[in-house]
Amino acid sequence: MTGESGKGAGASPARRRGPSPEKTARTRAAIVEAAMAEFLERGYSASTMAGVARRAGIAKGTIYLYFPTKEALFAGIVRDIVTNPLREAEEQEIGPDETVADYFRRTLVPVMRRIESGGRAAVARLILAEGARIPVLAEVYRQDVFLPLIEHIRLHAARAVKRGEAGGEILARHPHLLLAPLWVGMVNNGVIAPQHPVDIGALFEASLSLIFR
Amino acid sequence: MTGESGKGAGASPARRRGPSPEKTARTRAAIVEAAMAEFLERGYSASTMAGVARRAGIAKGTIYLYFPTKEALFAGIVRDIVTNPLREAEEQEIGPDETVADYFRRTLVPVMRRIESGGRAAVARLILAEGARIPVLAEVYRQDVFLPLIEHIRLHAARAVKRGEAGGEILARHPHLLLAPLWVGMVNNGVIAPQHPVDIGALFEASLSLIFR
Amino acid sequence: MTGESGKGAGASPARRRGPSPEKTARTRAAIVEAAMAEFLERGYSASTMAGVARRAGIAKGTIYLYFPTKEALFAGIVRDIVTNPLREAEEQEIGPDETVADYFRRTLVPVMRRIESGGRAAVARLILAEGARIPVLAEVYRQDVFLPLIEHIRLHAARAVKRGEAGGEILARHPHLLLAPLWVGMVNNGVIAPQHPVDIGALFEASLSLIFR
Amino acid sequence: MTGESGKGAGASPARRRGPSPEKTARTRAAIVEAAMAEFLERGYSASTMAGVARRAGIAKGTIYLYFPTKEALFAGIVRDIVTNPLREAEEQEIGPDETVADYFRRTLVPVMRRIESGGRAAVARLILAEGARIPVLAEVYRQDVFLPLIEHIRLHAARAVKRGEAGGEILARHPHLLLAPLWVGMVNNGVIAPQHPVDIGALFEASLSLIFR
DNA sequence: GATGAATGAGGATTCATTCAT
DNA sequence: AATGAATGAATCCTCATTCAT
Repeated sequence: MTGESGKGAGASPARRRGPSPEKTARTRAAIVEAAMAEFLERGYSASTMAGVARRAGIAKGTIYLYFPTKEALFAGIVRDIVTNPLREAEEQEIGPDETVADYFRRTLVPVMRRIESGGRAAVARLILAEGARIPVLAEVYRQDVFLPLIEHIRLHAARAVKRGEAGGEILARHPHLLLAPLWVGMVNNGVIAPQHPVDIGALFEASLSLIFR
Repeated sequence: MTGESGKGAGASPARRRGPSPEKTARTRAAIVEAAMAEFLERGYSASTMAGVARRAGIAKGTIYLYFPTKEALFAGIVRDIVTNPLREAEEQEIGPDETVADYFRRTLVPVMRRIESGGRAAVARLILAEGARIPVLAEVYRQDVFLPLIEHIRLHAARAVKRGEAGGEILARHPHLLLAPLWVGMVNNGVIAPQHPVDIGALFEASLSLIFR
Repeated sequence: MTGESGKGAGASPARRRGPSPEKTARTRAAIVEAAMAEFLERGYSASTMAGVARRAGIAKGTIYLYFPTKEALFAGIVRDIVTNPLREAEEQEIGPDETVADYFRRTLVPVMRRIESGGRAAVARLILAEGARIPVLAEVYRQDVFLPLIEHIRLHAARAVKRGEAGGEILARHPHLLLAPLWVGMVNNGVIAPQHPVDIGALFEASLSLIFR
Repeated sequence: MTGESGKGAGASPARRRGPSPEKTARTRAAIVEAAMAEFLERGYSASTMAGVARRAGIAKGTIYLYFPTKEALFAGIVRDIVTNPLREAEEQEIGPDETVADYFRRTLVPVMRRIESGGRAAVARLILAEGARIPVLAEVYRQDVFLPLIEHIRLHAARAVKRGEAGGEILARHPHLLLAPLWVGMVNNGVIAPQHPVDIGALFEASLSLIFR
């Protein structure tokens, strides 16, 4: 609930003194967006309030009208960043005759391929970096992204077992295996060896083939 | 050997005046240990040289006799923690009748099981966190750990192919796959969900079984 | 304009929020004055930003709002002190019937006589002292003071030659000769023998008489 | 009396424990030489005891066996540096039929031409730089170099007056004038415009010609 | 005498935060 | 609500000086 854009959508005809609510909302949005970019690009410590303000095109002091401290700004922003990019994939239904392998291939591969654009690796880095010190960060990520995804995998693994599809057993026991290629890929491409990126999609498909024979 | 003073590894028999070599070795060790703790606990940016000195029970300036900058200290620590354990595994020879799968099982599983003790996961977190902004970090890790390991895997994958062992092909094409369980595990256990740790060793064995049928 | 923030010389009619322009101008002036005193009194290296701030009655950080580095502050101060007084002399026109000797006597002697008040000699000392190590210093002095003055002298020497006034030739060949009394004087009075000051003005006039017979 | 090389030249047959006096003298000389180079090259503040030690090929601590503080080292060294380079010239007798102008031309011009080699400009800079803060510096220079030279000039100017040689009067009144070209030259060539050096010898000769018609 | 590791005060610079306008 | 000048604590790093060996 960080990005709420106003106090009731209805046209409140009672004009208020001072800036309009829309203006305020716009300012807030500018801060959020600027902070997002700043934190993703530089990490928490290396980001400066001045930098955020500059990016947002406002004065330093203004930020403090919306967020009491740098840490509060960070925590607020993170919630916005860490919306589950996989939710869409999770919400897709499996077809009646579709194997679990095919289902994962159909719904997850495209997401994996897109995972690196939009600074997803940067987000991962952010969470890994500050997660231990700013617990809310890891917390949000775990609750909104990680656990649901693991649960999703476990669920369909159970289905595969029930249907007698090969690979169900192992995935049911080790649902993390399905995510493994994603992390090696993000780590490799984002930090360790950006010069020699691996194809996360291909890695994922290879892994999928292995699991489901 | 990046950025350390490194007083010559050879035993120079030239009599030293002043403090004994043991003393300096002890000082150096104290710095390394203190820095390790500090960086692991707080991350790079939030750590201070003063804090390291305090922990080590020495003066601020003393650190600079051993490491020219904070960055060099960081890189030095990372190397110390991360490099050695894997090298040991890589140096083991494969037996004449041993399958590649067995070889990996024999040499790598123990390492994987030990990977989390001694703050290995924490170091990984550090590298991911700061690697993008402190290039020397990712550099050290890439050169000393990552690439050698990938090469090691590729080499034995080729051997598996030559011997007609199943799984060789896919591993030769995607050597990163073998490391994938390690990373999900470290990420999961170290940051995202330390309350629900996965068994990295088991994950790795499962993955190995999948790859080599 | 090297290294100063320079908030736009044009009168931007855009209403300012926050502190008034007068206030900032006053702050800036306080910094300049304090820095001047500090540098003249202690030299560059021995001066501290904290000392300047204390003298100016402001916080350390405030200085950095106006000058990005200690070096820039130094260069800025030097320019302020040194540049203007000679420009005034150079801008004066020579009269149609005025000999070059008279022109120099009329325009330069007063400047020479005033050269020691306002810490001019101290500045010269600063430039000589630090010029070799802080190149921007010598640079500023050379570009803003020295070369223009030499050029000015050369120009009028040429005029003297054309008019057949005695001394033109030698001055055209050695324009530095005209400045020589100034430097002996500053050096003698400022450092070597302040107890036995020489009269720079008199020295200059004597030199002028010699050159122009 | 800074460079004295031992305790009595006679062969004291009583062998002493520890290093020989010659060794000590050599160490001291090495320090002096190194410090000289260091101070001339970098100035006082920018010079470091470590740098001096490195240059001298000894340990930092050793310097303190010979000079109690950095300042003492500086002051000691300066005396060695500031030996009058003109003493030789001053000691030459004027010939019975030689004009004062010729005498100066004969004895001073060669010195002037040599004045820039051997870091003379650097010495001047050193004295100007620190003279105000370390009074002994200017003091030594004044007593050993400056005043004797001025006196020397004044003396011969008086002689020129007595003999009715032109220029005597003005030089008697303004002896500094004779040194003026030297200072402009050193200042110009050493700091302000090393790229456009003036020929100090030529400048001096021109000045001499002017003074003595 | 000689060494060089150790010390710690001190200095330039940054930046989150405040507050008068 | 918005501004941005001002603050000063905090940080990295340097270097004269000491002293155990």
